Order: sequence, then structure tokens, then C-alpha cells
Amino acid sequence: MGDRVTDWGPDIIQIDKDSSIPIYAQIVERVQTLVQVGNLKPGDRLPSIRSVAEHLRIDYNTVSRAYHDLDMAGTIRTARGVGTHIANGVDEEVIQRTRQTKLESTVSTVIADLLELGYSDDEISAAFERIISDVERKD
Amino acid sequence: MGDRVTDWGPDIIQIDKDSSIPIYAQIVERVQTLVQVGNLKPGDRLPSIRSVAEHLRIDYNTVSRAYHDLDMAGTIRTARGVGTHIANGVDEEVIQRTRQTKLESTVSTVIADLLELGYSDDEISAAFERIISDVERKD
Amino acid sequence: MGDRVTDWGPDIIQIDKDSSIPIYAQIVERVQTLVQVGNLKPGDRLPSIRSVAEHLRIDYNTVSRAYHDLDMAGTIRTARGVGTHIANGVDEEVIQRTRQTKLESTVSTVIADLLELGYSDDEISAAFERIISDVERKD
Amino acid sequence: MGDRVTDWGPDIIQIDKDSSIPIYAQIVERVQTLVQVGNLKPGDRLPSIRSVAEHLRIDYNTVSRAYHDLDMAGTIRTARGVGTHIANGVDEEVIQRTRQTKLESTVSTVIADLLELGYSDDEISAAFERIISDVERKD
DNA sequence: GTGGTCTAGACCACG
DNA sequence: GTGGTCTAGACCACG
Repeated sequence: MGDRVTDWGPDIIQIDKDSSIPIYAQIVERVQTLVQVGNLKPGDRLPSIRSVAEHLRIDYNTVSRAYHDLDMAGTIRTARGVGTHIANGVDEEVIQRTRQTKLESTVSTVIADLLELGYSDDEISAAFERIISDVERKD
Repeated sequence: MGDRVTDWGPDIIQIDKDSSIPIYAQIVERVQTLVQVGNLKPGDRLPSIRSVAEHLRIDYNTVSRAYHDLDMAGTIRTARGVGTHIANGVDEEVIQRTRQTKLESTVSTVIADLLELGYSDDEISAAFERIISDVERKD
Repeated sequence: MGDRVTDWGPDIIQIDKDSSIPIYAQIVERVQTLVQVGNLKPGDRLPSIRSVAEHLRIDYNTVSRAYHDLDMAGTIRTARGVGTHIANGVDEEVIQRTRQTKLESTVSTVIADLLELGYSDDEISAAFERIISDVERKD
Repeated sequence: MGDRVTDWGPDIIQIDKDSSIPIYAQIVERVQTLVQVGNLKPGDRLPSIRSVAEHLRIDYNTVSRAYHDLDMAGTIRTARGVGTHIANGVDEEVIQRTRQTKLESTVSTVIADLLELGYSDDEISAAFERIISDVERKD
């Protein structure tokens, strides 16, 4: 763990410039999810604002605002001259619990949305099984 | 078909005022989904702009903008002094196909997102089956 | 092509505030005609919403609405913080065809209107030839 | 001359309910043109508001407003119990002059518009001659 | 009552 | 500076 500097190419963070969701909000959302799910660990170093801006081809100020919001939220810690790191305070057990919660809430939400649109549970099940088994076949 | 007036309480259209997705876009998106999926049929009457504004506690102009965009997109037809109705032109067969496509793309997207966050296909399957069987039990 | 900034004084876009045709619709119509006819090319930059509003002495929101509709129609592309440009996608061949169609439909319509008002084809021809030869003399 | 009651079916007056030009304004415009051009003569009786509304399938009040505006403009005279007639005051000579003026201004305007859109006078002439000779052939 | 347009002004996001 | 959204309120057209 420790000091991996993930260099955020379009692989780690995809942003959609045409989305009505502000770019800075997309970044904040994404980083928080990666932390909650355990893909970014406390102490991991984040790439510099300038490098993120360059890789994602967006403005410095936009990234700066995202980092600022993440700092406010306690997700990251910025220190002058040291760089930016994922904050401590989220211990492994919490992460595991959050990881599970996140999975369930995501699945629950999508199922609820589909039911509300009038799909039957059988239709949903069938679609799900077809698609997940496609994925398994690829492994 | 015909003249069912869907009364859009916060039930039919939920909007999230804090979302970064513009309110008018949320309304447009929602109505288009309901039409695509067959929950709103050609000829169905939509509630008046003023009543939607009141129910959702948003400004007349915001709803008006949503209706205007839906009109431009061909989803609805408005008539001075008369009201607003779902436009013709989407035949039943297309709806059935879209309905299926929409289901699959929704499920695919959520699965892809979860895999990308590092969940295994087994974890996803397990969560899905647990939740969908809860739903079936309620029937 | 490229980046010509058309500065829309009252020269390029004339709007008639007293017309019963909405101002925003006049702007939409005008820009679409200029594109269809080839006077505005893909990539050309449009003047900013604020500058159009100022030149035409109308409200920012009215121009904004016109640009929004043009964007939805695929005629232009707007980008946050960057500006507005004529969209790609209309190839030269289509423009030439549209150009010709537009000319013919305009002439046909005016002739039909005049005939319906009781002018004879000889009267119309005579008037047309007199006026067009005035124009040619000026060249 | 005198008392022809032209019963305004869609033949005499075409209105476009989807136009952004108000229906009442379309009626006013049309009647004034017919008078200016000599197709409606002083003393000619106009159909009743009720009958126009019925024939054009529009609201009584809309026609009423058009008649009111025409009255204000001096184009028609409404007298209780007598009906509505084209007003006097436009003598034959004026009509002939207006008729000619109207023709020329219509043709001039369309030519100017087309020139401004970048059509050459040769293109315009060619299109005009092709179309007008089509018309003559039909006679 | 139903839809539509416009202005004025506040505030946001991006560069 | 450039685009975008929202509210509040006035006023119009149609039925």
C-alpha cells in the first residue's frame, strides 16, 4: 500500500465533458467511490492537480476545485510541498462493510427503478442472468 | 390510449433539486423514459405546466422549458389553450424493442460499473439473487 | 471554414421585435438558413450570447434560448467556457442540394401567393423582369 | 359588387394553427391583403363571426378579435343587426395603385432576401423563369 | 384554465 | 469572458 501514484489517465477517471454533471463533481464522486470500495487506500498518493488536468485535458482550476472539495470532505489531505494523499480514518473493517453496502444499494436501486418502469421480476432476472453469464464466459 | 390524465404528484416525477442535472432535463429524461417504456401512450394527456410546477414546487418557466424541449424532440404535442399530449408516431413494435433494449442496457451498465469497481462476478450474482428473491417473496 | 467570428451586428441578424414570430425563433430560423445555404460553415465560431444580446438589444436569456434550440437541433455545438461553433455533419453535397431546393421553394411560394391574390402570370413576369434587371444594372 | 357573402371556407382563408403568428393576426392580414388587392370590394358583406369560427374550426373569440382589429383599422364596418361589410373609402384608383405597389414590393423583397443569402441574379432569374413557365404551361 | 415569450437579475461552471 | 439554469413576475393568445 502506501505511496502508489496512480497516474490518472482516462483509465482511472473517465469524465464526460458533455454531461450536465460538472466535471469537478464527476472527479469528486469517482475518487470517493474508489476509496469507499477500497481501490484507493489511506496514504495512497494522488497525482498532482497539474498532471490530472493535463491527462484529462481539462482546466487546472476544475481539478483544483475537485481536490478542494475532497479535502473539505475529509477524503484526502493536501499538504504544501508534500502532495496529496488519501486520508486516514477509514479502517479496513469499515471499508469492507461499505463495500458490501454499496454493492447492495446499487443493485437494489437499479432493480427498484426497473420495477417502477413496469418490468416484471422475471424479465429483470432473465436479463441479469443472460448478461452476467456472458461476463463469466469471458473469464 | 385516450385521455388519462396522469397526475404528476411527486410520485410519477421525482426530481432532485440538489442534483447537478438540471431540473428541466430531469423532467425531459423522465417523460421520455416513460414513453419509451410504454407507460405513457400516444394521446395521453399530460398535466398542465402550472400544475406540475406547483406539485414539484418549481418555477413555471422551468417546467415550460422541459415541455418545450419535449415538443421539439417530438415526444409531446402542445396546443394553445388546449393542453399537452403524448405525440403519435411511436408504434407499439418499436416500443417493445426499445423496452427490451432499455432493460438490457441498464443491467449491462450497472454490471460493468460494479466490475470496474473491483467486485467479482460472483459477488454481484449473489447480491442480485438475494435482492430479486426478496422482491419475488413480496408478490 | 475555420474560425471566422461573424460579428452579428444588426447586419447579419435582423430581428423584428414587433413581429409575432418569437425573437428566439427568428434567430434560430436565420442561423439555420445561413448554414443550409452555406454562408456559415462547420467550425465557424458564433458570437457570444452576451454580445448578440447586446447588439440586438434583447435579453441574454432570449438569445440563450435560441442557442439552446440550435444545439438541440444539431446545428451548433456549445462548450462551457469555450464558445459556440457551427456543428459538423452537413456535408458540402447536401448543402448544394439544399441551396437549390431553398431557392426554388422560395420562388414557387411567392409566385403561388401572388397568383392566388389575382395577379396574372404576365403581370408577375413583368414585375420580376423589371426588378431583376435593375439589380443586374447595378453590378 | 355589393353584397356577396363570401363564405370563408379554407379556400378563402387558410390559417395555420401551429404557426407562431397568432390566428387572429393571420385573419387580419389576409382580409387586408384581399381588400388592398381588390378581391374584396367596399360594401361586400363578410360572413358572421360565428360562421367563420365554425368553418375554420377555431374559437369565436379569436375571430371576434380579428374583426375588432379590422374595425379599428377602418378596413371593415360592423353595425349591430346589419352585419359586417368592407368599409368605403378606398377608391378604385387607390386600389389599382396599391395593387401594383404590393406586387412590386413582394417581388423586390424576395429578390433582396435571396441576394443576401448569396444567390446570384442569374440563379434567381433561372429559377424564376423555370417556375413561371411551368405555370403558364398549365393555363 | 392552458400554453408561450420576454425581461431582469442572481448564481454556477469552465478557462 | 463564455455558456447554463433558475426564479419571479409581466403580458399575450386561445378556449
